[in-house]
Amino acid sequence: MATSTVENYLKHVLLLSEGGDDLVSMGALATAMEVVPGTATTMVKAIAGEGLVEHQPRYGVKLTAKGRRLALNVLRKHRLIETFLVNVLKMDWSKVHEEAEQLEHAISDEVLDRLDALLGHPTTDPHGDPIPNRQGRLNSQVYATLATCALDIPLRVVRVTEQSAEFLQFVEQNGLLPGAGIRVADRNLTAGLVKLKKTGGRTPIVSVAAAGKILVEPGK
Amino acid sequence: MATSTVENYLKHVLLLSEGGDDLVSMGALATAMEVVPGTATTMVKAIAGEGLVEHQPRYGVKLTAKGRRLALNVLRKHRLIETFLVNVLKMDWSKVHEEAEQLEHAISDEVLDRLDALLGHPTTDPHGDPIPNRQGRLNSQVYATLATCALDIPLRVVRVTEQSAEFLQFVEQNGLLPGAGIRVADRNLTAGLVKLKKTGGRTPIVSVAAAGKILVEPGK
DNA sequence: AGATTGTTTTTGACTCCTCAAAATGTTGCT
DNA sequence: AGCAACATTTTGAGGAGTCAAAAACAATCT
Ligand SMILES: [Mn+2]
Ligand SMILES: [Mn+2]
Ligand SMILES: [Mn+2]
Ligand SMILES: [Mn+2]
Repeated sequence: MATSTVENYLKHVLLLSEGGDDLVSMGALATAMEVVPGTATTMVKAIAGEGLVEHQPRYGVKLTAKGRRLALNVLRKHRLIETFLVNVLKMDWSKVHEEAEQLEHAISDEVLDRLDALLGHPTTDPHGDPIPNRQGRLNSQVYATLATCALDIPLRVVRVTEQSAEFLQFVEQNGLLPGAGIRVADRNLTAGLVKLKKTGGRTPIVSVAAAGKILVEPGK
Repeated sequence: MATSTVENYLKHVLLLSEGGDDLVSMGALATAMEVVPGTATTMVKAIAGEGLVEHQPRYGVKLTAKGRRLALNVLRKHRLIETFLVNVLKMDWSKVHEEAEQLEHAISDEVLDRLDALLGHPTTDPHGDPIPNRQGRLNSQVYATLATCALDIPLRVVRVTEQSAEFLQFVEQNGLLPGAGIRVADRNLTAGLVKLKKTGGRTPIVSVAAAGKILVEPGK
């Protein structure tokens, strides 16, 4: 059985290769894992020896089919646990990521299935992140962000792609939770600011950097 | 923060000193932890250095106040998680011990409190084991067992003191779950057998060894 | 008291994961 | 082509937890 360290490496390789399926660099992986680059190299060589990743020395790393299966199972656990903590235990959506980071390695597949049923087989977690299904199918739809979408058309927030508690609290304070209706009133790239208009009247202003982490779809 | 290995050592010292509060022997601790005796000695010296236990070389080990607080918190997590898995997720009572063995180290105090509230602040887990309260108070009442109680008086099963899945399934098959009404019809020490009589008619026969693990109180 | 038995401790070695710092390779720039 | 900047790998070391086997000790029996 893979240790929780190995599970974390695999999960981060998966997350870092979302979208483009090219190689993940050692530097990016080391940063994500919060270790020095040499440690990442050592571990990648070790898990490559177990057939979980393919290592192109000096260029990067990618998951094998076996590694991907494992990584998707960990990600499914993570996101279902987050959903449970918010929907059933009513925890703050800004704090569940840290919890799930631990629990994802402790929970069995049987408990996972029962949680999934209890929650009604959800397809996204509280942050709008898609939950891989039992078969390991991950719905990786590409969305526009508040930094790139067209101005003045009705939108709906579908996902927030950052897990830090501070950022999530900021998002909540400005009423930009997944599901919120919104439109972009103005965008000033030189000033780095995006002016929003909520259905209901509020007009929050966020930085372009923050706007790029809020994914939207055309909405009622 | 204590590692999960340390948490397990502390929990087992607590469990092995239930009742009498004298020293726990290295041999008993090593067996419980499923390590060789030398490993237990090494670990006990290490956690003694952190002020979690007091080590009487050559005689045994006992918890300090600090170690006891930690151990009780782990035990509380273990038993509340078991209760959650059975009462909410409807898992088999014979399988939840293994699950809780992992989850007890991954769950935060905040999730613990919310689980406790969701479950309605239970005082015992599915096996009848008492759940320490938030203040670390553990109700260690001493009960009679089916191997020692008086014959032919009405009894109620209150606790089963063994966690192996096989034994718990055996108990369930014979309708001896906590709460079951029962009386001892006959006890033959030489043959090592105990004949029971259930309210409802069934008359299961169990070994004296098994009977000693089923705790009862005088009951309707 | 002396010998035997069983328990505990010590010692040396190993796995897993990590870091610091030096060595090496790659890329882009002049 | 030569050099600088940056990323990656290698090397040596250490902490946590474990085992096997030898040494030390305690308890018990003659
Ligand atoms: Mn998360
Ligand atoms: Mn999430
Ligand atoms: Mn248990
Ligand atoms: Mn229990």
